Amino acid sequence: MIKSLRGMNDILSEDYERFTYFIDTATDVAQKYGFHFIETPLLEETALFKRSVGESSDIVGKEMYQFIDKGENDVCLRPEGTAGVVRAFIQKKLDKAGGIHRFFYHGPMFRYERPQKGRLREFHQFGVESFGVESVYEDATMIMMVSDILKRCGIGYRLQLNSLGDQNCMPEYRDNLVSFIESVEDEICEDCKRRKSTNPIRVLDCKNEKCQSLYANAPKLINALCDGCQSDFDKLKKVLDDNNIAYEIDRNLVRGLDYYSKTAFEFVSDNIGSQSAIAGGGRYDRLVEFLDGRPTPAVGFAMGIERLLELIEMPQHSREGYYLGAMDDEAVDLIVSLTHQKRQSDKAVCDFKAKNLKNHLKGADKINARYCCVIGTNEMRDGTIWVKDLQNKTEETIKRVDF
RNA sequence: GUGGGAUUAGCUCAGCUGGUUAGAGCACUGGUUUGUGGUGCCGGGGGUCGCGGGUUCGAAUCCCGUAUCCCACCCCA
Repeated sequence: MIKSLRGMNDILSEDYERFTYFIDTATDVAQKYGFHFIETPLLEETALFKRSVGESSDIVGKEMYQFIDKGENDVCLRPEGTAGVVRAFIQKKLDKAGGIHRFFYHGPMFRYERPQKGRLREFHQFGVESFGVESVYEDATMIMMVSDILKRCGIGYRLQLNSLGDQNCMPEYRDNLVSFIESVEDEICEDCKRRKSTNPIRVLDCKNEKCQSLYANAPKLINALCDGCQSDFDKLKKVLDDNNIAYEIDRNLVRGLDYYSKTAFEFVSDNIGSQSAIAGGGRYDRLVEFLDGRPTPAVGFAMGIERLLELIEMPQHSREGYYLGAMDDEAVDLIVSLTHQKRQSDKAVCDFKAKNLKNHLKGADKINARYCCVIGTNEMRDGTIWVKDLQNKTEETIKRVDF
């Protein structure tokens, strides 16, 4: 038997219902916020991700499905959504057009990782990107949108918030931190030694106790933010407070993608295991410029759909549509025709085998139909059809021409 | 990528220290004194015990390899 590739799933039945319910709900919320749908290719030039997500990140460094295509192009399956949207934004010259452009998207992403619950090699994200708005109100709006989507789906969460600083304060802080790490390098764990060069801020949330005690005296980002970053961060907190969105400050929250600056946030769930991040995002004011566009402030987020699936509270669906069945073989043709006719306006399913009434009622109940409609010898003779409303438990025999 | 656990019917699992035709519940399907369901009763189909080797008279059971899933790390959505 040929099986799907490792870490790649089929989505069907109940999962598919949940999946589409989430997309529909999130789409509705995004549209209420004034965002427009954008679809970008699954396959992009590898350089796009190297330049945006960053070569030092794990995503680009070791998780990309990368290959040379028949035209000798170095391409890869997209590992995340932002880079493609930014590329499209620039390619369509919207950076030069100016103004505000707000997009949402959803689709598959690919990362060559070791699979685990909530971590697939092909997974799906719903994401949003906003271009041209510098105001921190837009950052707050992103968070409100995630909050609204999760609320509509009945999903509880914790929101973690941080500011990563901008090009005025982050490089200096980073340098200070690296020199601090070098001063204690002999005593820290192997992971931290590696992090020093890949993502130095990560050392601060190392789980090793010895490392933690050494880092007690490390420079703190909270003290290093420049005035602009600090006041934006304070403003963001106030807006969230005003709108009753609870958050916790996590000074160690670092996004693994290189393009983020200033606001960084992550929504986590305590109910889905160790892969607990259900949404993450932040501001990336420099990315458009990095990809050869005119400097444009931007902010966005992405949600991991598979991780949300089991958390979604689905609305109860009530009985719907018609079930038709015959009690005599002679009535089957009639049932098929009536079903075809009924389908022009309603959901209708029929059974091709003649059965007794009890079995038809069972069949109608099994597919959660609202009406069970049966033709037996009496109805055949009289030109009628027996119809029972399975919800109200009422029944009547009506003329077939009125059915 | 590192370490650990699991893998038996469509699903959830039982099967003790190797011993005759591998079980249960649910699901599916047929019937139910021949017109009333979701909640009765009786029956039926369905498993080369993940795959490949090995040990043994004999392996679902022990050993090795391999694949996949799960857990932790890592990372992230």
